[in-house]
Amino acid sequence: MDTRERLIESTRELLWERGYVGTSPKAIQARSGAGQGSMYHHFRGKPDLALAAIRRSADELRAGVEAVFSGPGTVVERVTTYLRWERDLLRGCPVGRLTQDPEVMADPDLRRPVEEVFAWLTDRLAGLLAEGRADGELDARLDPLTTATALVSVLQGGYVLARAAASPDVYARAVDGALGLLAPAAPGKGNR
Amino acid sequence: MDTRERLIESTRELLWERGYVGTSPKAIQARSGAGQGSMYHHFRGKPDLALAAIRRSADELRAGVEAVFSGPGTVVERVTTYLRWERDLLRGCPVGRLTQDPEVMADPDLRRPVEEVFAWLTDRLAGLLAEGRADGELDARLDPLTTATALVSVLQGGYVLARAAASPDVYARAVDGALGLLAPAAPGKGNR
DNA sequence: GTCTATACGGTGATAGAC
DNA sequence: GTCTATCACCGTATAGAC
Repeated sequence: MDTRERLIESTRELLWERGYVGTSPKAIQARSGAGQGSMYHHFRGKPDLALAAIRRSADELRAGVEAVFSGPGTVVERVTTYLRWERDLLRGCPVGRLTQDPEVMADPDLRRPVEEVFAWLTDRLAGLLAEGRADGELDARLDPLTTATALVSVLQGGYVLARAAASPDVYARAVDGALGLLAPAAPGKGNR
Repeated sequence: MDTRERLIESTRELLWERGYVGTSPKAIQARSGAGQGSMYHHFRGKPDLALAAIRRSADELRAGVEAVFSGPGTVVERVTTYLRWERDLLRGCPVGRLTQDPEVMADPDLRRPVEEVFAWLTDRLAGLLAEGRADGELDARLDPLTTATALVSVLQGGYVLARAAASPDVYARAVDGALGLLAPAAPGKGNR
């Protein structure tokens, strides 16, 4: 991995752990093993480097979700896989985390990838739910868009509660509760 | 409002807007109108002042929720009021926000009020849902604890999505989706 | 209680040598 | 491409006068 790459990956980790406001160029240099001069050679400054890191995290999130949503299984199965698939629960969501950062939200360039990926995700999930509804798999009374928004929120909020409790179990409970609401009648569908 | 009080209130606002990592003593002094010496007279330092601010925010959250949950109305009505009651959507939750702050989570003293209030909230809501289930108002298959965890998550995650989209409507959609899942058959219950 | 002075390390860069 | 030097300001205090 070359220096530029190490800088981006180190920045991604630090943004995840500490946010933009809590991440200094010095910390990035220390973690990546790059010197001061190297960092400013490859990037114009902290915002420029953060933009590269944020874009990559957003792209990765999108690709991971798309792989699950376009995979095999019924709609409920795919949604279940998506909700249960998240790892690193106590570290939170690398993209959702950025919404709490005042400087990311204040900078249109840094903000855009965050905004776009959540808009895409909600829409993509709504499409999946609409499919399930058309198939008769889901209750016809469910509105795809609002239900999708609620499910993505459960995921993001589950991270918050898991961190508050310092326990991944809380995330699992949030997801179980959501799946119980989504498919109350589903017997033995892995709905623990 | 005396100086000590203004220091606490200013710190609460700044923790809300910028988190602990993003809030400097200097910014607190500027917002509160207190001088350097004043701040260190009333508090031992930034962590001490932050602790007072966090405790107060947690207490306020608890009191507000309790007022709604112990108020009049059916269980679904009270849950609906709670979920729709949140204001300042784009500012996020003053307590939930702190779960994203590495230094708050790393300090047991600062962390405790956050942990406790979410544990209390989830439990309190689970009790309310159990009541609704016993009354026959809610589906008997709903598990109170996991459902309560999911609902609190929708709220916290709704803030995240609303901030990502810079639009309170997204929060409203998340809540509508959750309420649609909770009481799918409820006709004309304000379930827009 | 509040003020000013002082301190030491960190932040976010720029300049120029190698 | 990477290194070291330098910089002006900020972060988080402590000390002591008023």
